[in-house]
Amino acid sequence: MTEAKRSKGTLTIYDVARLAGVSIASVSRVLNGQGTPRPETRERVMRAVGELSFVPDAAARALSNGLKEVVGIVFRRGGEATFEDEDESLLFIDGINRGVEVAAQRRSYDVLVSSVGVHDSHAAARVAGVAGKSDGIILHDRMLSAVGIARLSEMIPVVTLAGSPTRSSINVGCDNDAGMRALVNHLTGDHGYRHLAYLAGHADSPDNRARARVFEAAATAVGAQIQTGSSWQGNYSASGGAQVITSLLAHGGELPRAIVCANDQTALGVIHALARSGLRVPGDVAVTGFDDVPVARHLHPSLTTIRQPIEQMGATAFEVLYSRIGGQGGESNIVLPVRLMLRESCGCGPVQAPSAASAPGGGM
Amino acid sequence: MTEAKRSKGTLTIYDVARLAGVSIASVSRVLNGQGTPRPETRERVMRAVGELSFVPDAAARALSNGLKEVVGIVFRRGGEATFEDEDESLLFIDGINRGVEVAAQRRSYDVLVSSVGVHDSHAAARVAGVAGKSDGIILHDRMLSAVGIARLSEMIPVVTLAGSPTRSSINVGCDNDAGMRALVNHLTGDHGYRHLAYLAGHADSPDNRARARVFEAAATAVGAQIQTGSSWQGNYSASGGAQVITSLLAHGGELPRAIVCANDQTALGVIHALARSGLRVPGDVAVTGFDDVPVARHLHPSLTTIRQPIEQMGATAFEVLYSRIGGQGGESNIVLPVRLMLRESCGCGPVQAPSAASAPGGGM
DNA sequence: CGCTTACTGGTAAGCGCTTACAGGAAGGCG
DNA sequence: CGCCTTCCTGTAAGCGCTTACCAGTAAGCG
Repeated sequence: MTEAKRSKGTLTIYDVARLAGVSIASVSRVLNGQGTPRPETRERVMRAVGELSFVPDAAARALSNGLKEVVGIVFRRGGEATFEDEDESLLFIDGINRGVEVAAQRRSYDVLVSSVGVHDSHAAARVAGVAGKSDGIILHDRMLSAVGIARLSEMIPVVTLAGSPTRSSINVGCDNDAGMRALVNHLTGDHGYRHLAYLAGHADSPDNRARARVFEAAATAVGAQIQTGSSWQGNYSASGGAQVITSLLAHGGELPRAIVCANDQTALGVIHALARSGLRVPGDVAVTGFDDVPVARHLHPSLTTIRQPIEQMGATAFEVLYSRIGGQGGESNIVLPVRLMLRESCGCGPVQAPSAASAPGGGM
Repeated sequence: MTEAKRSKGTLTIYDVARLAGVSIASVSRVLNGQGTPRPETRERVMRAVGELSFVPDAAARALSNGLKEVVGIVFRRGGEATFEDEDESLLFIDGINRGVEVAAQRRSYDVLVSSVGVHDSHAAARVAGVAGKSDGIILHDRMLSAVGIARLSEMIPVVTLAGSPTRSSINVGCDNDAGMRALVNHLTGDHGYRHLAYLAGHADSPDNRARARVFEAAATAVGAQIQTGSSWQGNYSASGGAQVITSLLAHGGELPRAIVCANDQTALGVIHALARSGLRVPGDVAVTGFDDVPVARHLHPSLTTIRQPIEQMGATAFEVLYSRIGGQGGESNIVLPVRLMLRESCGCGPVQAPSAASAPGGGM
């Protein structure tokens, strides 16, 4: 280890100072825009820096001023092997991460990304490792238990996504209530469906719980029948959704007129399973999703869903984390607005998608 | 800044040592598994660490032993606005990044991710910033000029993806030659197409140049006619591919029997543009891609393409970087094998895709 | 022309951790 | 029973950078 460092001719601020003929303090000041160096001093330092292509060591800087300018972000990935099945959930997560990253750049922060295998029990250790390397940390859904989050957030600012705020951590989520309510009202009101079901996501996901709750409330409020119970338990994945439908059909159950899925990926599996059984969507059964991942509009039929402002959620997560790192308080539960995207799978006529839908990129 | 640190009751190794009643050296040794501490000592330290939920500061550690255990990875993202059109290229990049990340985890490294806007002229500065925070850096295609890479790699180990190695940097790429050769042979041999064109990617991309070169060589070797020239210049994007076709048709040019695209995304645009003009694929024109991004198999028609081992490229990039960080030399140009994926768009009958193609996740 | 004021630049003290080195305790052997 | 190993632990010296504090110099003023 040590030899690795030595072998590189580690360039330090001393080298720059010597070459420029000034003290290390001056070099540091020029580099950080502190104080008011004489123009000539600044000039000489800059030249020396350029000549050596000196890049200050971030570790030393961090140690010295207590700021790493790094935020960590941790999420769960599916099993190693199932890349195909992961497409969608990754898109969602990567979209958020991109939002974080872009926002971070504006503050000259960088993003340390770490994932945890779906069955990896070392989640807490991994999170701790990332925490040690960052000034603050963003946790995707279902990364840590509430107490785990609470403990962590005593050491370092924490923002959760699609979770719930604790006393010391902040949460950023989307307006599940409004979205689900609008969706159910559309299905029951505009289409007149009287018989619905909610195909759930992970039982321990706060997003899922919120959606389930509002679904029930909204549907019963207008007197629609709903199917519930463990046979409608999915897991946010396409295969989970397909499995529910398959087993339901196998047991001769009667399907509702509309199936509201916990997320787009589930809807994808459901549509696939229905097609395999010769059922038409939306003719026989209407299906809806949640998230509006990019492919949703390219499916056949195109998917009616709730659009979450994916990148903006990431950007917001970073911003609240940033101000928390800066020592400021603020709102601890941030809810971003969603938008009902009406497409074909609910029974609406062919597409009035937003303008961008005709872009070449959509040509599948 | 300083107050931010102070405000948190920054927990140090001294606190742990005091609570455990040992010296900081012992704490450090226990935490890093150095030396042979007495079982009782280890025990007390561990208990203290647990009680305080102490997490050592990575910056201090890095400064002290010259190892940050972080690798940087930098890529270009498209403009802020065009999220839709980006899907595919992001999938490709994110796939590689995921590979890097998973491999990194096995060595308890983390990954610092940074993107640069497509027209951002501060690319070099951004890369330098990341470099200061990492032990080594991975650059995606077209991030830095050859001299930029050369200069950077004197300061820190560098691995490029789909580029070309310099004296001091390593490159990881895929076997463009074998892939393109197999593809052209299939089109000319198995299908008997005599008239082909290559729709290029970015002119300055080494991958693109390699593919173009082999395409020409392989096609002329079997006596096929090829169309070339600036009218076949795309830019790796769907819209770029669509534009080429549109303008070609507008100028009344005659299309070749088969169009070999520089990547899948381009092929996607091409298929779309052809469809808009009432031309059938593969009936009138065969179209092929390169990369095998996940959606390729879900297009209509499904896309014949060359599969790159996406995640494995990322993992390999990390591994070579890692051993370089450890001071070891090694191969400087690593070429990973590719595989020809025959699907419908080249004229092959409906799908003999690999087994996984029937998984529910594929149900679009 | 001497003194105050205003700056600029240098010196040195850490930031939290690792590790070389040395001191001390315990065990083995003559 | 004393001396030499052998282990374990503690002390202290940095790692490269920031910054408080102070000294030195130039400019401003009476």
